[in-house]
Amino acid sequence: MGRSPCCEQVHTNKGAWTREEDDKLIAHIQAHGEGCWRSLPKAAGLLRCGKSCRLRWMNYLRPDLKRGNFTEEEDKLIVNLHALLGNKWSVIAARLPGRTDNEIKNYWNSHIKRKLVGQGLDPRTHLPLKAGVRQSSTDEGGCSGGGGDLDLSISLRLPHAAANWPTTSASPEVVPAPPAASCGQTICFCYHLGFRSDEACSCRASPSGHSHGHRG
DNA sequence: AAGAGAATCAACCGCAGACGA
DNA sequence: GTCGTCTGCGGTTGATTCTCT
Repeated sequence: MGRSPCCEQVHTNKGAWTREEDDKLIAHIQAHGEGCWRSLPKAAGLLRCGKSCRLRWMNYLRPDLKRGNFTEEEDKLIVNLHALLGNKWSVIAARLPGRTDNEIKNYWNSHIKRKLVGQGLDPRTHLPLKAGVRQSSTDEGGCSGGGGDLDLSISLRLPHAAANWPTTSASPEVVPAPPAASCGQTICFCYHLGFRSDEACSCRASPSGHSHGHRG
């Protein structure tokens, strides 16, 4: 109940996709658009569940996917976004054109996580491992979601934060913050990123609401 | 050259929220 | 307001590839 029955069907294929299946899926989506994933497999002549089709399209077949190695800028961006958002891979992916949540998630787990650990940082909190896991009370109200004094903790409290922020082609939507985009003296990173809901923002510095005004 | 272990990545699973009847 | 369905997300797994001994 409540769960999609599509994946429970016994006559659906599982495992790696074949070239033929890919071609069918691409052809169908090019002809009809993404539309309803549940009905897509049948319409496209695929013995797959809609979920599987969607995943394949989103993570592998989409024409706008970048693929290839992550750049240094993307790497920094992921670290910064993760410091702010945690494991919100889809939100992070939305800020990295051509990258998928799955790709970023894998990259995080295989590369960045290890790199942070190698630097003596907790990949979950982005705090130094040996410095204790408790973050200061001042940080809890901040926008970074636990930055401490780390360089990679968004660095939004400094006037020159925008200068530190990777504003490369890999993140075209990241724009310098307007003056109003601040929580007191602390610049809310969410505003930079264009988040519309409070969900993505851990900023609690402004009880009367987000002074930076989430758009939407 | 072969085997073992590590690393990488595609795909699956289950859950939660959104949406419509 | 409730229930059922669908979509999307995050965590996890397993197969494949790479690297080291």
